[in-house]
Amino acid sequence: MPRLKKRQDFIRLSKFGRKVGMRHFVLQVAPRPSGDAVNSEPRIGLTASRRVGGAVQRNRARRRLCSLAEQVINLNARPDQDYVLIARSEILSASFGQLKLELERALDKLNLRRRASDNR
RNA sequence: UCAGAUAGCCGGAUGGCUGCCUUCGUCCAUUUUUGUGGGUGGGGGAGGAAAGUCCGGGCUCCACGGAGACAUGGUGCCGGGUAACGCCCGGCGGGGGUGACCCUAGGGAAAGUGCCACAGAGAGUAGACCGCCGGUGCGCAGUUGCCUGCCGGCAAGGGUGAAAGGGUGCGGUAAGAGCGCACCGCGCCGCCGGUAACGGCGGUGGCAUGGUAAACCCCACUAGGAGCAAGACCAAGUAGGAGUGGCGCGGGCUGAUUAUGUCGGUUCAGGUCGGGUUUCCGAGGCCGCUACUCGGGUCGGUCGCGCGAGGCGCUCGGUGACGGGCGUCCCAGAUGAAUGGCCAUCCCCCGCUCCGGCGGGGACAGAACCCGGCUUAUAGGCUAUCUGCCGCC
RNA sequence: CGGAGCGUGGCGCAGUCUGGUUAGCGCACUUGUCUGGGGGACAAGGGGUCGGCGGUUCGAAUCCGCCCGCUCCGA
Repeated sequence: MPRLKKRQDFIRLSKFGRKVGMRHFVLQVAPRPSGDAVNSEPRIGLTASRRVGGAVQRNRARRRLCSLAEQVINLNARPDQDYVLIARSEILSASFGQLKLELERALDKLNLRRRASDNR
């Protein structure tokens, strides 16, 4: 699962991407620019700002998002898109199953679930 | 028992499935090798504070002749420990507590300067408001008196203040005062104990020396500056520049030397401006080298980067901090930044309870070059030693 | 990660060091007057744990130490 690492990428997602806010996080999605190499996997970026809490809380929020993306986006989302997950402070008190359901609902809202025709 | 004091320690445990970082091995593909990609197996993977960045070092670069001085900053009872420290240990002085014990920036104020508001008579070469005492004048009363003025003495009492120029008591005196005496405090001298800070004893002085140095300052000791985003290298790529300073300037012949190079000698020629009778001197330009500054580009990778003032155990020396010896172990290394997610059992805490259980929760907090400290945050628990007024057995 | 700087009424700032003893200025706020009313002007007034805790001192916004928050800079 490739990660987004450049500041440029995050700015592009927040400027031109589609956005859906949930109770525990915010999901941003944008199609991959044509210049970049086209992989078969979706690319993920993670953000946990200081609004989430101290270093321990930010680290934990980022790890849970990472695990979440691995289990939901990597398997069920369209692979030709870039995704950014932004943590909110409520993520620390939620259960993992709850978060999984919420992320699937967010993908449905943006109509990005991997269709049967893609899922060979 | 209860209450408390000190010192030290722990910081949930075990297992399963599945991920991430790193390291070692192995297999396959590719490759001239280093390597790159994929698979597979083993090892390791946050803290006592990793935090704040308040001190001290290592390391790196810059500056600098050695050394010293000045300025500025820091530290500040004594002795010891340490690589070093503003840290630690032991002791001393002062303060607090019934006690175990705790707190303590604690050099110098007779080297000098400054400050001490308001209040108050007087705030640092003391002072005289009320007052006390003596003398004297006037008045009243009429004789141990009262009122008031003047002259002189005094600092005990009142009052002001944070602080009033030793304290308490006795003597003394017109009233008083270290004026005298005793004790305490203070200064000086001597002796004794102690490495020392300091303590004890004796003598003596007769009060002189208010506070403030986290005010300037003096004394002693101690510090060059910046920081791993330090610094070094590789790849890619832009400009191939601008300014300032310094040095040198072309050709021929000849000598030295292994030398196309370098050095010495000699000769000829020369363009712009100014000076000069000439040799020539000065300035400017061009070119080359060099130093600094500015401008431009990159913002990828590798190293630095973890065997260390290292951890653990035993032992010896020391009251202790700590030091010596022996044995043993290798124990995080990320860079949009790994150390995770889920489940089960046990442990602890809270709530409910039909006493079978059920539900919720797990302190403070996350390495980023590395060590030694300090400070701050921290649920709950464990161990050892010691103390006690009141209370209970 | 490292290095600097700043916290004073509602807002923006002085005062802080050399030099300790009164917390001040502008805008805003309240009341009153001028105006038929508004705006504006004038006059009066209220409002500050000086970021927090501790220490030095007779006395701390100021001096010293430790915390908290914010801002800026560094390949």
